[in-house]
Amino acid sequence: MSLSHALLGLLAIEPASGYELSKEFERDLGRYAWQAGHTSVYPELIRLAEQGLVEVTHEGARRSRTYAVTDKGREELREWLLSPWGQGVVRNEQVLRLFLLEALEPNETVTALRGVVEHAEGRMSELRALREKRDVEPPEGLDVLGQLASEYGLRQYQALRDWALWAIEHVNKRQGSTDSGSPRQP
Amino acid sequence: MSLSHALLGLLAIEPASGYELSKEFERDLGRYAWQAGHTSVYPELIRLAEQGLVEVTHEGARRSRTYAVTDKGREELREWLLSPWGQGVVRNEQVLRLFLLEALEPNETVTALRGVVEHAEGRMSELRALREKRDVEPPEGLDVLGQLASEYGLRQYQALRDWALWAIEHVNKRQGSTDSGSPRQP
DNA sequence: TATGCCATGTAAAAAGTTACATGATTCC
DNA sequence: GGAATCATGTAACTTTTTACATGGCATA
Repeated sequence: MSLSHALLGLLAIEPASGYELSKEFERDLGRYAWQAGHTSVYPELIRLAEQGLVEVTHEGARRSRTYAVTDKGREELREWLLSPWGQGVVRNEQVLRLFLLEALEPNETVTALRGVVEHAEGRMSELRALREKRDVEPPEGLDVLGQLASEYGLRQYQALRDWALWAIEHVNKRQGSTDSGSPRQP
Repeated sequence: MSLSHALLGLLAIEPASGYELSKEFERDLGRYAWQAGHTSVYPELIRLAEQGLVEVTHEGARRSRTYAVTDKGREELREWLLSPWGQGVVRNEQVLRLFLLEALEPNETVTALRGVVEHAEGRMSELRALREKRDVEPPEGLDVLGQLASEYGLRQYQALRDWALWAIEHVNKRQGSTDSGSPRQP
């Protein structure tokens, strides 16, 4: 199960509470890599602790418990990270939508693809803004993902936008000019 | 649930049997967008048929049943495809690994990133070869995904490769030269 | 006639989601 | 004192995976 590895990885980067880990799964990590709700995280932390892969290192205010990986956990994580690239779990609802867009009428496909372009560009400027802000106030807490993740996201959305633009051309070409909009705005 | 939409979408592109649909979930679709085993597909087709979203249009050899979307199913699909871009399910084991690479020692991180570059380049040439082959013998069967998907995949892997190269530089820079390999091979 | 792929399923177990629940601390 | 957020959990339900099972057709 990848949730356990995600937890081991996050805790290896920095010890954290279940609450903090859950937040991380809603931010960058959840957006690009792996989602998990707090109702999965807490029981899983308990299981990992039972297996000796993590341990509680600190109990703080509001009953909070800070976990850290043990040596055994770090070894397990290392093996997983260095294991050869197999097929792994892939599940992405938005990419699924992209792939099925062809089931629509061609002009609706193009409309949807234009939506993709806009969405991607919106996310790109968000990420750029975030990166600039990061240069001013350096990261804190469980934000170690920030630099690699935001760069990855930026390039990801760039590729998505370019692909969508290409796909619009492709669909139009295949179709003659059944297109609803104006062809190429200079 | 996205599995139902995936099935509606595939069947809207072209009627198919559960077997053919399952194969598609193991190819392009499973690699980039959504995985599903045949043990999920068959029961789901039955549920969709009960709801009147798909129907059996043909029974062929070896007890095979060809399904097609109904008008109701097509409408359901259309609504889903044209609905606004929300957060959707995201789960990608390999991307998760990328994000957690920092938990390794810096030189191991770089080693792993070099593996990513190689993997991405390998997949890219596979996809290019496939695309050239496609130009000779045109697609057949449930391969309508082929053109958009292979282009998407290509750009995806290109972005991944470029990101990994950038990340190697980034990690090295942050680290001084604790790197194990030779820096920049011309 | 045996091997391999086509083609479909069931049942149990594991994983993940949704709904519900509750106490602690801070900030207004 | 009340609202918001921190922080953790349980239980029921849904979805997915794993293991098992079986018959049909082609071809060597």
